[in-house]
Amino acid sequence: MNGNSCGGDADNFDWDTEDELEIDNYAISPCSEVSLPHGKAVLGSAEELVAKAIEENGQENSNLILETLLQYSASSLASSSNSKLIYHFVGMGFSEEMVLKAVQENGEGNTDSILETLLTYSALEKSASMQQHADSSHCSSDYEGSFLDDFSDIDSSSETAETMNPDSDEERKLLYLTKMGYSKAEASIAMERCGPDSSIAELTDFICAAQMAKAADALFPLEDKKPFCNDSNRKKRRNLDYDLWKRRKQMKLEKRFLNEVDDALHLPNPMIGFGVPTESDQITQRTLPEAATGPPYFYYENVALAPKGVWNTISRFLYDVEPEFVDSKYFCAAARKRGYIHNLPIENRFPLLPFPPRTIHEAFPLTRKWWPSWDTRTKLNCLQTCIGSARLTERIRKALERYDDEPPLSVQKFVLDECRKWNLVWVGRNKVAPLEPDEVEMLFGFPRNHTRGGGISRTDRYKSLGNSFQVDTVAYHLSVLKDMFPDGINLLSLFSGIGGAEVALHRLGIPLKNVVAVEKSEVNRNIVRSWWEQTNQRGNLIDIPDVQELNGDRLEQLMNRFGGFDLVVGGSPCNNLTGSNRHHRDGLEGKDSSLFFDYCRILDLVKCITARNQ
DNA sequence: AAGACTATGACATTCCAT
DNA sequence: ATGGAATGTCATAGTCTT
Repeated sequence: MNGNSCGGDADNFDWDTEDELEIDNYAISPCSEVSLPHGKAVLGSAEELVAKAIEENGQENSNLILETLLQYSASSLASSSNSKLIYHFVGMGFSEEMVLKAVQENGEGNTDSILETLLTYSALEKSASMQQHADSSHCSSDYEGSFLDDFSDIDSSSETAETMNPDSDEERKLLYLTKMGYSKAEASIAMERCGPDSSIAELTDFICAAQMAKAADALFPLEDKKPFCNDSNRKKRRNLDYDLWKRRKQMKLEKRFLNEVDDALHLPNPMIGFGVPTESDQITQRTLPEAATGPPYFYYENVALAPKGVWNTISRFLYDVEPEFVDSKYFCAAARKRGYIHNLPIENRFPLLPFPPRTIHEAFPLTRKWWPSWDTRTKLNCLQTCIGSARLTERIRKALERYDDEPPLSVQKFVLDECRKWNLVWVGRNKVAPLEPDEVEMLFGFPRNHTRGGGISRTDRYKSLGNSFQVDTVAYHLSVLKDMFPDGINLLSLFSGIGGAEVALHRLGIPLKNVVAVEKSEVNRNIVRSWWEQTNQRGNLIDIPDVQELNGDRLEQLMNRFGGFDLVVGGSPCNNLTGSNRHHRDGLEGKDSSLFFDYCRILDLVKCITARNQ
């Protein structure tokens, strides 16, 4: 990467095609047998690209949206030859005729301007057809009809655009929008929501986004949850995927409409969820929403301190179950603030024994000798995927060596800040050090050397551990299963990592009958496989590298073989949610964290198949 | 080529004095 | 209540070393 790539030089950015793939998953892949995209279905996919771009950039910035679309186009073209050019654009939903014309105008080389031309064409076409529509009948179309449904308080009575006197800026815009073919009601709403200073581009963006959300509704009206469980054909499953996509879209829009008033969720203090073994405050009763009740039981985990609104979204997708926020500092010597959404009973939980060490001194007795009195830490902070550098510990040593006795407060503060930031412990006079991987294993409740050997680098050990569950915490929540499943359970473990859930269940003494573990990293799969063999498990361990592989067919096949899953566990990637990520803290829509929606998809499927088989 | 190493903020929440 | 300071965060990208 060149050194001056900061600022607006986005052209050098290596655009990943993930986003496009993601759209495919929601819109196209369910009917992936189709060899050539035709007609309406494909038109939808072009709209979805636009919707996706709007989602990424916000409706306010039409330039950015266009840029994103160009990037999509560029990235998907990157590896294709010119002969695929036409196919590519036809695949995006433009008519062949239109594409040929655009290619002719711009030349084959310039895909950016081809796309731009195409977008112009279709915008013109769209506004022409909408004009027709507006002229004929106003409220009969699905688009407008349902669009208005949400704003029935808006006066949509008279069509006064022609007689209006465009004195004010506002009236001028209104007139302009109605001339473009939008209804007066749509235009008024958009202007109200986007504010008085909004540009025409922003206003049209807004209206388009609202229309698309409604279009999805019109295409796939909400069915009862049950019907698509009745038969398992592809069409139904496709609806499920669409449903999911649509729900996401609506969430986004709703959020905008409600002006982000959904901050009702705040983290509890102390962060003990429904209760921890060491504190007296306990909640033993809760009522789950009906849609949330099992089978199967499910257990979802992610970072507590996610960007605003993320936990509301997660909760809503998981049947409106209230998250349980727990800090693992109540279970071990390191903090770990996490949110858990599950439908498990919360009575009669019990902890793993023996209790793990709960202070730094208990966990690392040898450090006590060197621990200065002015370092008052008793718990470590959250263990992450990276460790403090040798240069830092050297700086600390040099800063301290200059003083025979206690260093001045300013030096103490510097040292303490760094120790807290990097979880350093005292291993000698003036000498601090990061934790060793096996020390992290111990703090997290894994067996010693769980991640060691077998071709795993030290860096990878830290990384895998840093992304894992704290076993004692999770085991406490899962402990209620022990009496329910004395003969063992069938577990579906998504994003299983180094097997935190499996280890927790094993340590609880719950036999593992069949475990399907989905984990992308080969290193992690090896760790779990190796643990499985070392602990002489009697059951079957099936590992799957990619969540995408777990479609309805595969699930059905697996579930028929085992008789269904009793528990679905998953902690989806947090790297786009955590504050430690300086680069891509994109929220739930981020490249990795959006895999949360795969958790939902798969859980929904398991629920449906389970219900049908009963 | 793989692994080790290092520098790199932003942001939400909590704390605390006013 | 409120505003500013303090605190803390399942990370990434570039570079160096082996």
